[in-house]
Amino acid sequence: MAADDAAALAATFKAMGDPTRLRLLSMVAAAEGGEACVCDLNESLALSQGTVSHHLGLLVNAGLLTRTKRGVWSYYALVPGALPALARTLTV
Amino acid sequence: MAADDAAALAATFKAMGDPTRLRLLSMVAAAEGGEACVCDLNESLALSQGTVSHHLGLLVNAGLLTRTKRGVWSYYALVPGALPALARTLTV
DNA sequence: GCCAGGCATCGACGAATGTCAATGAATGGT
DNA sequence: ACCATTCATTGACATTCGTCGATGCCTGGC
Repeated sequence: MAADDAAALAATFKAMGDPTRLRLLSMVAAAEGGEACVCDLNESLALSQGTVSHHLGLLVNAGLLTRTKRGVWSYYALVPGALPALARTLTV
Repeated sequence: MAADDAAALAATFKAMGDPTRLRLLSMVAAAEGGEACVCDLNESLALSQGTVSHHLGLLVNAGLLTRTKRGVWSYYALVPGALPALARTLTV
């Protein structure tokens, strides 16, 4: 594996290497309509609102979530195909 | 996803969230016989021997590699089924 | 126009991480 | 018996990370 590919792939895995972010991904995936707002996610996590927003920002930056702002609320959803593509890199 | 499951899964992903460790996994997987010794791995990585050994120890601790000592050499090999099991967690 | 609510951002702090040089432990050859 | 080789471990250091509190920015309603 080339150094560049390793760095890019490692960035994605690093984004998933945190329990809070894995739970956020799981909650977004399980949400009705495939999207959830921070107000819902924040209640279930015993973390400050700023911290949850920070983690969600990292997941968006890693290409795993999308952020859609409607009115006052921000809705997060899975990037279609991102997780399957990641799974494919593990089953060469 | 429960907090405990998230913590366990995150530990595995965190172990893969480093370019050096991804390259080590790749090199071990591509090695003939499915195993490689530190002396081989060390040459291709422009890192000190101690650092490579440290990363390999982390991968063993994460349940991704096994370590077999034969004579003076330590041979590392993939844990059978570990990566496919990880891939399965991504394609629920 | 003002105010309340939902989020993102900033500054700060302790904890964890990646790296190296140096040392230690074990093995094989001379 | 001695030495060279292979690898793990230790101590140290700079950097990054996760978290919080506080603040700032929009949006929608009064």
